[in-house]
Amino acid sequence: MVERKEVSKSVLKRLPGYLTYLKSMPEDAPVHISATALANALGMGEVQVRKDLALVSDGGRPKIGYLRESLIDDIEQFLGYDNTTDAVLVGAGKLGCALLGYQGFEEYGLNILAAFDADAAKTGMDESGKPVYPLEKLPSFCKSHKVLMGIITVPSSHAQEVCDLMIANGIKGIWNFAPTHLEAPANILIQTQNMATSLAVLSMHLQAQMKSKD
Amino acid sequence: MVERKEVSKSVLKRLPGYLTYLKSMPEDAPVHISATALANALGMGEVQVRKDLALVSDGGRPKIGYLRESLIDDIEQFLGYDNTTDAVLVGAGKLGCALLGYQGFEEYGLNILAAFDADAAKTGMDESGKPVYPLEKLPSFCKSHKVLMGIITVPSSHAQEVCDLMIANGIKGIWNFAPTHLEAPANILIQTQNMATSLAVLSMHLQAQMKSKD
DNA sequence: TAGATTGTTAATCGATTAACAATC
DNA sequence: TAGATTGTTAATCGATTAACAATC
Repeated sequence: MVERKEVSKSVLKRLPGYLTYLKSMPEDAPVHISATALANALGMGEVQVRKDLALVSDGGRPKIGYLRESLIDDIEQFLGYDNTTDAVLVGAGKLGCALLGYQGFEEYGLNILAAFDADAAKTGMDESGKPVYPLEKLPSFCKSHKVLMGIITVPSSHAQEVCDLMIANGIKGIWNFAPTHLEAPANILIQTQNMATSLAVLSMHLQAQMKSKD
Repeated sequence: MVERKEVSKSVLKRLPGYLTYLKSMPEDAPVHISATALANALGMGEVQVRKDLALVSDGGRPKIGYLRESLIDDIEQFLGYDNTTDAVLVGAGKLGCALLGYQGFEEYGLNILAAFDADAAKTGMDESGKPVYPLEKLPSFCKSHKVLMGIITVPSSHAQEVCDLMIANGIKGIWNFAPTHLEAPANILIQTQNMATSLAVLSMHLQAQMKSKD
């Protein structure tokens, strides 16, 4: 681990990619890995990877590279995956339940404590074993569990009010799955998981492909 | 609409945001909207918005702005939302089914024709009314329907083989929900919907928040 | 030592922002 | 005309890439 520096968003977005690759390597792979090797494996520039790694770890040794295990630890620590973040989820629809039941989040240090829904019919135990409470319970729950992160999986038409409710109850970061822009004070981070964005990039590529085929 | 220019990925990623905001405006709002107004509403720089809009539309008029309806049309046409893209989905688990049943994709010109799963038990009709076929049927289906886009919602351990299978059957763009790096030829676009990336950004924010509170 | 790899310093590139002229 | 807004041209900024010195 290295002294924490100011790190750009673009670097931050590349780190999880390194991590998943490193973790996916077989047990019997060499214990060391170089920035060069990692770059080649992921189809990236080697200088960029080297610089990114230098930012989160000082375990790199000339001619040898990084000890894989330590590198994984350093990235995880840097990303805060080592200490879990508790979150609440609002909107126990299909997507909400899918997220609620997804085991993989643990790995990222995310722990969804409970879901909330305005529809009383959805209340009770989720199939994954997590509780679904009526929305009215959200304020007391957030406060007593000191929850800092909220996940929004309600329809766009209700996203803003849920967002406001979360903020009013102490939440500082919101992961928004509703395809809409949310208004919030500057100190609150809204991260909209924009499916539309990915789709836009894909659509453009396919259009270009088809055009080049003509 | 305007003559299509080469457009950067960053612009492309902002366009859907404008679109959703414009569409969310009430019926009785003024028929014209200026880049300035749009920028303010979304908390962005007005010059940036103006430049982005100029890229996709030439309907802007000094002192007046853009006709909202036309602007929506122009952005949609630019993003290819006006002609639908057919897609297949592989992996009819929770997330796969959530996507399969999501109505909102229509709006983006995405039409998921069918899902495929290696597990015979999942085969049949999805609750949303879309068919789930055994994975063996994928090749013939892709070819007969000339599908160009594939969606991967299988576990990471099987993502690469599904990816290879899709490419072998003519798919040119892949929307990957498995948290793993996929290897593909340069002319194939892999768009990984990286939840980990969003989480990383959120975690960092929360860490910083907590530290500033000490 | 020689060579592979590291980290660093400088150059390039691209995107954003600022300044301005054009238009209704 | 005056003022708001547009589109464009130039300046700034930040991130990426290239070149190089340091290290084992």
